[in-house]
Amino acid sequence: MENKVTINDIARLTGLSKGTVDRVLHKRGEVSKKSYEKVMKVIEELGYKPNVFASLLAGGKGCLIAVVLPSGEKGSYWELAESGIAKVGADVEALGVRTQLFTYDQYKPESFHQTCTEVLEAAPDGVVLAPLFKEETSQFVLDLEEKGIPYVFVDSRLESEHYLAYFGMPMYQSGYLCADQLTGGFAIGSVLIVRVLRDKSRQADPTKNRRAGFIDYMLEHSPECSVSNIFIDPNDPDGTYQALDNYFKAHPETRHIVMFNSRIHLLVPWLSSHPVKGRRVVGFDNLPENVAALKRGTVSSLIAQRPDVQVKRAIEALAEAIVLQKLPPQKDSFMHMDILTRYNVDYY
Amino acid sequence: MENKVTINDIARLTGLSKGTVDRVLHKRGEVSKKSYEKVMKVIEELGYKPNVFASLLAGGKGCLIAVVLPSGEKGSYWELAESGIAKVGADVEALGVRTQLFTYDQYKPESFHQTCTEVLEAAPDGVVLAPLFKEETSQFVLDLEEKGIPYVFVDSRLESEHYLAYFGMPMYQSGYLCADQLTGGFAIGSVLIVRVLRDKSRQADPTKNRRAGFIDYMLEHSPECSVSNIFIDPNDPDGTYQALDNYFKAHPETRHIVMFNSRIHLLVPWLSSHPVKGRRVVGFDNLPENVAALKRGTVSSLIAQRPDVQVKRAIEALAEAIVLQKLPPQKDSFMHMDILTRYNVDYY
DNA sequence: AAAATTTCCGTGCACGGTAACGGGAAATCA
DNA sequence: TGATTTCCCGTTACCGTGCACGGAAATTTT
Repeated sequence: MENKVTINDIARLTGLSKGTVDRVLHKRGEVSKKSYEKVMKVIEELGYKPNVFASLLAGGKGCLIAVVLPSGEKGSYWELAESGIAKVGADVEALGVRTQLFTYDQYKPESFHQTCTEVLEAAPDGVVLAPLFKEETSQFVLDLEEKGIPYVFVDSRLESEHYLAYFGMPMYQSGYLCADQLTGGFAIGSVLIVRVLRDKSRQADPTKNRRAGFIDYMLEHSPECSVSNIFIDPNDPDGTYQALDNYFKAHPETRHIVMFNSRIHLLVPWLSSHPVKGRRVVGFDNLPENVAALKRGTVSSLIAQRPDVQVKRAIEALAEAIVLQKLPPQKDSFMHMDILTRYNVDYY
Repeated sequence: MENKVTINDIARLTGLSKGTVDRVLHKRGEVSKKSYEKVMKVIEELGYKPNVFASLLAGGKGCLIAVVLPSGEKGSYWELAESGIAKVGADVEALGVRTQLFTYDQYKPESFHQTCTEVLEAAPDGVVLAPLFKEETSQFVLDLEEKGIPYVFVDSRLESEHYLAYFGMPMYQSGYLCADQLTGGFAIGSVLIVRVLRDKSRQADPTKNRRAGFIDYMLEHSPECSVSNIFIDPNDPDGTYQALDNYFKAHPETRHIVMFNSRIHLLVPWLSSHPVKGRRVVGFDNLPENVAALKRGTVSSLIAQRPDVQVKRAIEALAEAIVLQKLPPQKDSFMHMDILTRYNVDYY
């Protein structure tokens, strides 16, 4: 079609055989320096691009992409991310891409380490990685680079590495947007932030920047607003409800509530049994339970980043890079913040 | 890899040759009824799927997808849609898919008709179609069906046809959502709808349902709200500003403004020179000018459907259907309503 | 019954690339 | 100088399909 130049053309023009050309294309040696350069020159001039079909047909192997995620419990954020693997387009699957999931315990750095060695043993052609532990990830990434395995970050990323691309949400801005959704742009008097207790694992609080963005918005738009925090234990519903009761007994004037992680659904039973007119409740991520609460009106709006789509797009970008040698246009601009309300969530 | 069964296997099992098998696969006759059935039976049993690579390699032709859109002026909605063609993934392009754009004058049914005949002459393997004229589209679609050319609707669709898929926005619900964005969920006193004058062309008002959804929301949530309409001529800026001046002189209490098409940007100069605190302005579609106004704060929020993405996904769905024989999972559920504010538009 | 068609089917090459195999020439060694 | 090794490179057999070509068998025509 468009790309008429084949490996045979190059062979003819260089006076060599296609076997030799193939050897330089795959850098598998046994080629004299002179021949190597001659071939490279012609390839450059003609803009030769290998035919993917022929290559896949002959090679047959296809490629393997490892997806490394925290293990996702039922209904959790990471389960949603996991589901993205099943959603990769038929077109990239047709390109011979297989994909394998590796999970780790998000609270145990050593589990992550263990998983990383498993990944390296599987010798994938590319890795999609949701990193939680900075130090361990740095090491893993070095191993990957050494082996020349490209990798894509999902959800969060390390700053200064040579990753191929990053699919995630800008945390600070998402907090800012969240505040805008909560207030509707008008000044409010007070707001309650509900946070979860964190045991001191080695991972930093992933919602820290989001909270910062929220606070900054409030300072700019509602400087006199009082912002309170309470902490709950995700595994203790009764304690959670108790904490809410206590807070609102002491601060009956507060109405709006926000959570910066995906667990707003933990508050739903309490919210349902304590309805307040004009209360706005804003959370993050389109977990099934969150969406259900949104539809019922218990939650006002969700800021979603669709981890499933992120994983899907990460795999696709990686596949294009590996199979087609097409680099993604930008490294970091694949970031979404979608506003969900009960009126558009059905079409999401 | 996974699909080990080849055309040769079938040939061997049926005692025929691969030439014959190929003939039944492509229905090009010259096969006895007995052989035909024998082959079909084995194909069924083994679940034979042709190897896309080999097929593309041997056939070479690839496929042609025609994209039929209204011609888009600079900065218009349809120009945005057009840009989606350039955004189709490298993976589907690698599948040998070429794409050709056909445009028509959105105000002239005969122009559409003319374009349709051109499309038929080009003999594409699939058609992406943004239909505006109901009658002419019905006829065109019949022609396509007769030739067995699959087609996908974009932006709007005909109700009862055998289209492969539809990518668009649910109009009624978008109006409903729009009202929710405008009011923030609270009752308001009055709102101004700005509409464009329509010459009596054969196409119906495409925003009619959207307006209906808006009105219904207002009736339910702000029953006492007064809703006014004014009409402007898109080609007459001064007249537009004059109309706005007149209206607001007579109704100084009205603050919020909404438009149901993509032309909210027409009001921007007037809005900028007549700032009102607490005024909410809501429009549709992420045209560059609209987005710019959103960033400056002149427009409060936009409901966007990303026509470019719709076209892109339509092409991809069609390509998968043609090349890989994979039907899209659902016909109609590819509909988006994205809420854009100045705080998330940068990451859109 | 022989000739002329028609129907049906097998053979073989092409598509572009991969990789094993083997061999000629140069370099090293005996 | 002859034998052996090393370095390069050409040859060749695929990968799974598409399709043109030609021929055998079945059918019709004279």
